[in-house]
Amino acid sequence: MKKVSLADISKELGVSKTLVSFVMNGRAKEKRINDEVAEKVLAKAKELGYKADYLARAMRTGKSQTIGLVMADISNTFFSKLARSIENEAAEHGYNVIFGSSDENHRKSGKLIDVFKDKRVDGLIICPTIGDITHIKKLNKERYPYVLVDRYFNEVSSNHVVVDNYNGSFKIVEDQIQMGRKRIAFVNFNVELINMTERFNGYIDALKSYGYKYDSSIVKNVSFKNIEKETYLAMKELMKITPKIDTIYFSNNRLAFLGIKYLFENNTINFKKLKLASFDNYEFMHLLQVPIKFGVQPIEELGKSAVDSIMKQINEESGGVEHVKLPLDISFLN
Amino acid sequence: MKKVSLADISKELGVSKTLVSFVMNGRAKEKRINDEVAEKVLAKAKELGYKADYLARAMRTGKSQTIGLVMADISNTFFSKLARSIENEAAEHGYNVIFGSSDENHRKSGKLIDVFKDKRVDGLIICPTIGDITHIKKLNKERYPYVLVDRYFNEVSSNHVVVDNYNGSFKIVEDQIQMGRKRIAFVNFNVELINMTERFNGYIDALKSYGYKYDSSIVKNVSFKNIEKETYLAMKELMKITPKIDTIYFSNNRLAFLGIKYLFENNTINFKKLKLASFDNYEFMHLLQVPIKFGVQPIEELGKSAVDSIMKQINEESGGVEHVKLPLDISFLN
DNA sequence: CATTTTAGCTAAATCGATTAAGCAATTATA
DNA sequence: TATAATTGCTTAATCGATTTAGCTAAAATG
Repeated sequence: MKKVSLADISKELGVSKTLVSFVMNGRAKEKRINDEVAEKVLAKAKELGYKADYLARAMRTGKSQTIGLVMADISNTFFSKLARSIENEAAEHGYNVIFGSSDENHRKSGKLIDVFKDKRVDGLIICPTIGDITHIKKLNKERYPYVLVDRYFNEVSSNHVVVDNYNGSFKIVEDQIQMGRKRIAFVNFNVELINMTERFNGYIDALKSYGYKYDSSIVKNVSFKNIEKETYLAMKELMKITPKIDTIYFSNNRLAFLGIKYLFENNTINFKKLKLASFDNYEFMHLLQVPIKFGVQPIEELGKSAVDSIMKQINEESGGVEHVKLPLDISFLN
Repeated sequence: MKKVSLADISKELGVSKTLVSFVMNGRAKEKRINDEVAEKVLAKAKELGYKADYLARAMRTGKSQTIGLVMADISNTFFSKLARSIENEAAEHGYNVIFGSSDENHRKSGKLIDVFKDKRVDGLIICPTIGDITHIKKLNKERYPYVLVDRYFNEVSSNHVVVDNYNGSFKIVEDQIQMGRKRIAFVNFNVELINMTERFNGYIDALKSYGYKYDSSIVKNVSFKNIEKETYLAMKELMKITPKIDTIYFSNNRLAFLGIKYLFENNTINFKKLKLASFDNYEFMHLLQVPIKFGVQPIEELGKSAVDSIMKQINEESGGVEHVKLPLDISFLN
C-alpha cells in the first residue's frame, strides 16, 4: 500500500527511470520513445496506481501548482467571496490556493508572503495594506509572479486588479445629489489606502461638479482598529451637526453596517429626512428597513482577473505590468 | 541573491553538511557538537541569510506544515469564519491552510482530499457532505490525520467536532413554546446530513415534551441545489396553511435569510402574528425589523478544537477517536 | 599498559522526480 | 562505402535537507 515511484515502474519493466518520466509527462513523441514501450509504461503505471510525487516534482521544477492568497481577513464577506472566486478560477488551471489573513497589519502580510514564497507558491495574490510597499518592491526586484487586488500603491509599479473606486463613488454621490440631497456626509477609513482615497476623491468631485461646497466637518475618518467605537462616535457627531445632514454615505459595507447598527440602537432617527448610501453592500442590506442605496463590487471578476494575471505571469505570456480596473455595478441605484 | 543551502555553509566553514544540519535543527547538544563550532555555524547561517528549503525538508520528512481544509463553500459566512478560526489556530502551531470548496458535492470533496493528500498536507479538516463516507473510510484505513467539522456520519467512526445540534434546536423550539406559540413550522434541508437531522429531532422532541402534536404539513424540506426557489415555494405554502402557523423556525441562517427575503417581498405579513426563529444567525439578522430569535454557533471554538485535534494526531498524542460536541450559544434567546 | 568509552565529526545513502549529456544501433546521404 | 543523421534508450547529476552508520582521537577505566 506504499507509494509507487518511477523507479518501481522502471524496475518492473526493465527500462530507465528517464524513459518512464518522459512517458508520464507526455513527452514520449518528443523524446522519440517507441510507441509500444510507451504504452507498456502507461499500462504498468495504471496497474500499480502510480501518481507522481508532488513534492519531488515541485522540488525539481520549483513549481508547486499552488497560489498564495494574502488578504486582510477571510472572514469578511468581501474577501471570502473573492477567495471563492479565486479558488474557482485557480482550479480551472489545476491550481490550489493557500491563504492567510493580515488583519491590515503589514508585519503579518510580510510574514505570510515570506512563508508562501518559502512554500514555493507559483504566484501570490495580495490585498496589500499600508506598509506593504516594501514587500511589493521586493517582489518586483525578484520578479516573483504576483498581483495586487482591491488596492495598490501609486508609489510603486505593480500588477493589479481593482474596482473603479473613483467613478463608482462619484456616481453614488451623484445619485444622491440627483435625488435632491443637500448635505451629504461621508464616513471613510482614516488610512492612505488608494481605494479609500479614490472613493473620497469621487465624493469630492461629484460634489464639486454639482456646485456643492465641500464641508470637512461632515466627513469622518475612522480607524481599522477601533472601527466599531470610532464609527459610533462619528455617527453620534454627524447626527448632532447643524445644519442637519440629509445623507450619510459610507465608503464601505462594514462602515455602513456599523452606521446602521448605530442608527437602530439610537432609534430616534427619521428616515424620511435621512437617507443612506454605501459604496458596496452586504447581501442583507436591502432587506433592512432603511433607505439605503449602494453599489455592488464585481467580486467574481476581480478574482478571475487576478488569477488570469498570475497565470499569464507563470506561463510567461505577460506583456509587462498589467493594470485592470473594473467598473462598480451601480445598477442598484435605479 | 540566489538561495543559500546547507552545502554553502558547510563549504565556507569546512565542516560537513551533516553537522550544519544538526546545528540548524537545534540538535547540537544531543549530537555532541563542540559549542564553538555550533556557534560558528549559527553565525555563518545568519550572515548568509540561510533558510531551510521547505520542499527539500518536506520531501525528506514527509511533513509540509500545511493543513488541508475542505468545506462546502468558503464564501458562506459560516465557513469563512470557521476558516479564519482554523487559520489562526493553525498559525499558532506554525501551520498554513490550503482550502477548497466542495459545493456539497462528494466528487469535488473527494478530489480535493486526494489533491491535498498529494500535496502532503499533514492533516485534513473536512466539512463532509453526503457521499463522503467512502472518503472517510479510506482516511481511517490509511490512518491519515483528519477531523470532521460541523457534520459526521453515524455509519462510520471518525474524529469530529460539531455543535450540539439536537439540544440547540430543542431549546430554540422550547423558547418559542414558552413564548406561547402554538403552531411552529420548520424549514429544513432535505438531506441526510446529521446536523440537519439532529436539528429536526430537537424540534420534534421539544414539541413532544410539551404535549404538542407533530404536524408534518408544517415541516418543509428544501434542497441545496434549488435552495432559493424551493425556500420560496415552502414559504408560500406555509403562509397558506390553516390553521395559521404562528412561528417559522429555520434550521439554518441561509434558509432564514431566504425566508425573510420572501416575507419582505410579499409584504402582507403581520409580524404581530408571525414570529421567526433560526438555528443560527448572520451578523445582520438582529437589525432586520423582524421578530426573530436565533442561536449563535460557537464557530471560533469549532475551528480551534478541530485544529487541536489535528495537532494531537500529527504529534501522535491522540488517544484514539475524538468526539467534541460544543453547545450552541443561546444567550440571544433572552 | 591495554581496552573501553566518549567526544566530535563525516561519508554517503536517501526522499522521488527531472534532465543534460551521451551511447549504440540503424538508416539516410554524399 | 564512408560519413552523417536519426532512432531509441540510458547514465548519472541534480534539487536541498535528513539521517544512518561509522571513523578517529582523546579520555576514562581496569
